[in-house]
Amino acid sequence: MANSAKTHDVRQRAQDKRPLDAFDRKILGELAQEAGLSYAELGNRIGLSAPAVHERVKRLRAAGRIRATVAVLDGPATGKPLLAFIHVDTSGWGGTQELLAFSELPEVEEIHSVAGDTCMLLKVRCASSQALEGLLARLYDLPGVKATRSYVVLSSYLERTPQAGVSDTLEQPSSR
Amino acid sequence: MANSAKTHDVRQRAQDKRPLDAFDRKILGELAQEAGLSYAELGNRIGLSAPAVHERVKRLRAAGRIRATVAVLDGPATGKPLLAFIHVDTSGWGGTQELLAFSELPEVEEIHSVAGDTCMLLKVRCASSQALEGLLARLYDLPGVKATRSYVVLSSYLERTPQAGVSDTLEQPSSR
DNA sequence: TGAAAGAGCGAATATCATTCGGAGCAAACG
DNA sequence: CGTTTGCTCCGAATGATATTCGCTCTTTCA
Repeated sequence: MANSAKTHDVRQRAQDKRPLDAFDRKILGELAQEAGLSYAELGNRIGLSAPAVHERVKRLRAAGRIRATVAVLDGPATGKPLLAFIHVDTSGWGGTQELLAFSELPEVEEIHSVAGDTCMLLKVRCASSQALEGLLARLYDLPGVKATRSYVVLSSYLERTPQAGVSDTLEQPSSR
Repeated sequence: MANSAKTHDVRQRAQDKRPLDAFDRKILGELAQEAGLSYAELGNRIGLSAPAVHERVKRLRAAGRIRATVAVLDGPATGKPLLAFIHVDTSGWGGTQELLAFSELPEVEEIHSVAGDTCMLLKVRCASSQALEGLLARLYDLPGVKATRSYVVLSSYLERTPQAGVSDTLEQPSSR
């Protein structure tokens, strides 16, 4: 009963759908900060009724704009006080795919391939410097891994998930 | 009526409290993956009753082990398809504190000070390469910013919040 | 050995999510 | 220019779930 539109069923995919109106942005902004708000509360923060908000949230979910709602754990308080970024240089293209196996480790939070003077970039959080050393050792076990550079985080001033807002002033040519 | 323990009120701070038993780890593991589970469901996944789980979650929250529960937004689907890491080199110590003002920008997701061949490390997500350029321009406006190196993410293979688990095998000396 | 604190459970209650029917509104259509 | 269609909102009703309460069991410490 949901997909009642039989006008061709063009399958409007997440990206090319409606471009997010002001209400949606406000909803995303609030939920990115604090999911677990009641729909009623969320409703009168942005000026809508509870069912309306519920409908929109359900849509945002289905469209993939909200990927998940998760509990954000504290690294130190859960036994992993050491945060680090690791740049991995590989010779040729080998080793790139083998790196994905590291997704299994709970210490590894991010794996990106990047453009720049390095190939892959990892974000890891581990229990101790010994654990970090062990992780690096495993990295060098991979074929094709030529070098790594580690950036150990001394202090995190800001750490959050993607935000809803967009600064339009950044698109301006230049203010100087 | 909550803080009824008047035995010195030693203020057991988040870190030095009880060291997380197996139930707590399982709870954190599930919630880091999917908050918004019902306590009943969460309960029989880990083998506890709903009120017991509720009690524990409340405690984990209060202890700061769960920092927040948030909706994870999709970058591209919310208008910011370009992810990048920026290394910032500053001359002297200046510019380090001024960088914190960038927390205001919704494009900036992380700001760390790191040990290594650079000073500060930013994770940013923006709408376009023009927006990234504008952001870099603002960085160079800061006094003391000497150089930046940007690593534009081509593909993200893994991106998640801190996980509950700890690999004990990493602490071993070396398997080779 | 006994008292006290802590943590679990089942049942009861309060809160909230979710559904339903109807109304307002805009764009497409005759 | 009027009508139709589709969309999204709202208020009320329903069902599910969070939260509380009283009790029991186990452990700890005197």
